[in-house]
Amino acid sequence: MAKTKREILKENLLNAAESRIESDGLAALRARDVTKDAGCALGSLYNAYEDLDLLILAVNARTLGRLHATLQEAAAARQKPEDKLLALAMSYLDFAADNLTLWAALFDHRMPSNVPVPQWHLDNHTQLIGEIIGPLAQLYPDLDEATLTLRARTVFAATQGIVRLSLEGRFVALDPDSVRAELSAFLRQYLNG
Amino acid sequence: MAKTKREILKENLLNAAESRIESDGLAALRARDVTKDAGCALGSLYNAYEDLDLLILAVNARTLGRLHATLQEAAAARQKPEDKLLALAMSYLDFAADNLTLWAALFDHRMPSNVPVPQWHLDNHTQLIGEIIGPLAQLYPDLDEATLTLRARTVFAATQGIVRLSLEGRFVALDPDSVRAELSAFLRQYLNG
DNA sequence: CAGCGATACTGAACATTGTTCAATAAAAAA
DNA sequence: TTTTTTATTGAACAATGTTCAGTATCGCTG
Repeated sequence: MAKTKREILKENLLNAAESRIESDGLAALRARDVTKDAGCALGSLYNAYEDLDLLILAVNARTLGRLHATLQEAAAARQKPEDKLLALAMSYLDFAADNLTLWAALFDHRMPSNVPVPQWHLDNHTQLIGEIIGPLAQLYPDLDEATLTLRARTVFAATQGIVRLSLEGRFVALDPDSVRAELSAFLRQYLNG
Repeated sequence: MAKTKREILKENLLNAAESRIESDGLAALRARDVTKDAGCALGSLYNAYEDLDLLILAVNARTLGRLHATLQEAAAARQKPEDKLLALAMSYLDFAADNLTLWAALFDHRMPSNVPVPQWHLDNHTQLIGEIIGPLAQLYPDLDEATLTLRARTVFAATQGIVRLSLEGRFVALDPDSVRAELSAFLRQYLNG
């Protein structure tokens, strides 16, 4: 299973971009920096990937993959659906805190207008929401699948909002323990209602 | 109370920028477009405002002001704290839907790294959270002020997450009625817990 | 292995930005 | 009116994503 040179180039660029985003954030990513790090010419980026946006999406796909695996582990380690949901939220928070810039890139990145997000990237997100549907279905056996999907997205969105406002640190800085406590208490109260 | 020429110029630029963001979104805002619309030279923008970011912050401040007034009205029209909180969330959703691009600009805009957000802009956000603290304090009289502030931010963040994921329409498009129903049901269940 | 067509790579050049600043115009002061 | 101060202008600059004609490399065929 030898890799073609093109595949090696794509991987080098992907690693370089990931590394740059990790250390300096998405906003500081430059085509010239990435190609220099990857040891190729500026123009080669456009040989390997359609453009810089698609390279960023590739980084995001990798991040989403790691996140998904982390969440699956967390949920699998619990039995009761409430515990699964809480574990999902907590490990989501931990992942975001431990991978701050890469996680932020997932949501900060915008496609140029009128360019749609590729389907495979949408599917990545659907898989993530899927992790919530399982425990939610156990908790609310009467809900049909469409409602469950909607509900899972809502719960995810609320969690995401809490994690994001905290870690973004744009308006206020917040110590990690408080965030954990708030998120945990918030979800418990919701699941209790 | 005659306005100085400088004040008139600032207002023209502010109106032009607001209008551009409203119709095309923050990402499409260009210094050259704004100055052309405002009827001044490119360089004059940097006479009136420190740079483009500060002009955007001025637009955001205006949007936050309108949002704040809308929320105050909504809360004032209810008696019971639960009703106030629900009304706040619903009118927040409505405002976001009715002012999509201007509302999105509030959260999409980023200061260049290492440049702090001005204090007056932080205060604007604090005022917004303040609207939630009142009803929340009625609902949970035992909580001290620090906890209430934290709690208010958490509730705001959750609401914001739900509204944002829905209206962003990045991963899935969602009809407005479903969003309203989801947000309302979500908060009711939380307040019930 | 030689030759040749296809493919990949290169980096200089281009277009689009935000920002600056020397020159000019306008206003204020003398 | 003359002089000084202030405001405005838009050409020039630097940074950046993207393109593409030229060059090198690769892969196949005889």
